[in-house]
Amino acid sequence: PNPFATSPWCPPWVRYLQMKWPLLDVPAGATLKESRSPSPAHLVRSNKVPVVQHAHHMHPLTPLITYSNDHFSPGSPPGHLSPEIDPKTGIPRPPHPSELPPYYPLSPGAVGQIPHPLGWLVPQQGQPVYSIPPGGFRHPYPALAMNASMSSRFSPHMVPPPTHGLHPSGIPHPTIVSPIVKQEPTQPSVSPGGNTKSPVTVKKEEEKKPHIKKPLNAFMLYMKEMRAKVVAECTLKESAAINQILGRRWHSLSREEQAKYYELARKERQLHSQLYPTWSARDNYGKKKKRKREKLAQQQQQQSHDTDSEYPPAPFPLRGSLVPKSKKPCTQYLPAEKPCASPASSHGSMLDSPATPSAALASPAAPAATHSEQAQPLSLTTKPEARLSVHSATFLSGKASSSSSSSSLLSRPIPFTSVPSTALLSSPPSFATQPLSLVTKPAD
DNA sequence: ACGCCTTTGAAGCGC
DNA sequence: GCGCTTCAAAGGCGT
Repeated sequence: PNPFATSPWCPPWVRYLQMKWPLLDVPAGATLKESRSPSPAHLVRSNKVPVVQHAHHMHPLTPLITYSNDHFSPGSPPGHLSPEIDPKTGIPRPPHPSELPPYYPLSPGAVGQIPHPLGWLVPQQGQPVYSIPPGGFRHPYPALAMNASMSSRFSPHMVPPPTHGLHPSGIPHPTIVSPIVKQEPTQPSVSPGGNTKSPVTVKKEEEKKPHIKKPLNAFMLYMKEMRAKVVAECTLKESAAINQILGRRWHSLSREEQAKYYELARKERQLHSQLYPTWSARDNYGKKKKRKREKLAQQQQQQSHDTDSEYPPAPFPLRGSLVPKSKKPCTQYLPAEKPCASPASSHGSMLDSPATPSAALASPAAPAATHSEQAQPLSLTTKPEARLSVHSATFLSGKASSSSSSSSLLSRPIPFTSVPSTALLSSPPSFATQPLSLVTKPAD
C-alpha cells in the first residue's frame, strides 16, 4: 500500500487507483519514494495510466470500448486528460478554459464535475470487469491510454506513427474512423476563391469529416467482454449466432451484474460527451444504411408508380423479420448452442446459469428470465441449411414442451421479431432444453 | 466491396 | 410522448 494513497493529500481518485492497482506502473521502490516526497503531479502521472504499460496486465477496462485504433494513432496528450495537480490541495486541477486544447473541447462545467477522465474507468468490483482474449484488446480510448501516457512514457517504436483517423484537430481517437482515404484523387478542399464553397465542396468536406462512433451501450459492452469467451466455448464464429447466445446470457444476468454494465455504459457516454461535446448521434444517423435506404426509396418510388393503391409506402424499411425477405423464415438459427453450453451447466441447460441461481433469484430483474431464457431459442433463422449441424438434429428433434409456466417467459419484453407466436403460448419447463421455435424446413 | 444477420440499448426522427 | 428507425460490435456469408 502506498502511504500517500491513504494520506489526506492524495486525491480520491488517485487513492482509488492506488488501491486498485498498487503494483502497476510504478515499481515498489518508486511508489515508496513518491510516497515519501509526494509530488502529486508526478504521482498522478505515474498512476494515470498504470494499466496500459503492462501488456501482460492490461487494464480491466481495456476491452471496454473498442473503437478501432486501426484508425487511430497517438499524438500529443490532450491537456485536459492529464490534469495538473494543485500543489496546495493535491486535487487535479481542471484545466482552465483557456488551457483547453482546441481538440476535445470540454465545457468548463463538465470538466469541473469530472475529477479525472480515467477515474470512472474503474470497475466497481474488485475484479476486472472484462476478460481478456488471447490476443488482447485494443484500448478503448487510445486517446486516453496512449496520448495521455504512452506517448510520453513509451519508447517511440511502441507507438505507431500517425496515420489516419485523426480528429480534425489532429488528435486521433478510436471513435474516429477516417472516412476512408480511398476517395477520389486529392483536390483542394477550399475553393480557390476563398470562403465561397460550392455545395459539392461542402458535401465532400462533410464526407471527409471523421466518423465518430456512438458510445457502446451496456449490452454492447457486455458483448465485447463475453464474445471471446463464447467463441472459445463454441466452435461458432458467426457473430449473429454468438449474439443470440449473448443476448440470452444477458437476460440471465442478475440485475446487479447488468447494472455493472449499465454503469459502465453511462460512464462511457459521459466520457464520449466530454471528448466530443458537439457530437450527436444524429451525425451518424442515416449514414450506414444510406445505400439500403436509398435503394428502398427507389423501390418505393418505383412501386408507387406501379401500384399506387395496393400498399401504402413505408417511410422506412421494415425491420428484421418483419421484412418479407426471400430467405426462409421460422427456423432455428442457433442449433449449435447446445454444444456451447458451459461445462458448468450441470443441469444440461443450453446456457450458463448465473454463478449462483439463488442469487439470480434474489434479483428481481433476472430470476424469471434465468431459466426460461436459457431454454428458449428466441430467434428464427433464415438460412437453415447453412446453419444446421449434427447438433441441430438433436436440438431439433421435436421435444418441444407444452409446459404452461408462461409467467416467467413473459416477465420481460421479448422482441417481437425473435419469438414465434406459438412460443408465447407454450413455454418450456424450467431447465428445459427444448427449443420452441418452429422449423419449417427440418434438417435431414 | 458492401450489406445482411443477430442481439440490446441509446438516441434520433416524425407524428 | 409514442412508435419506429438507426447505429453501435462482430465475423461469416451472400450478392
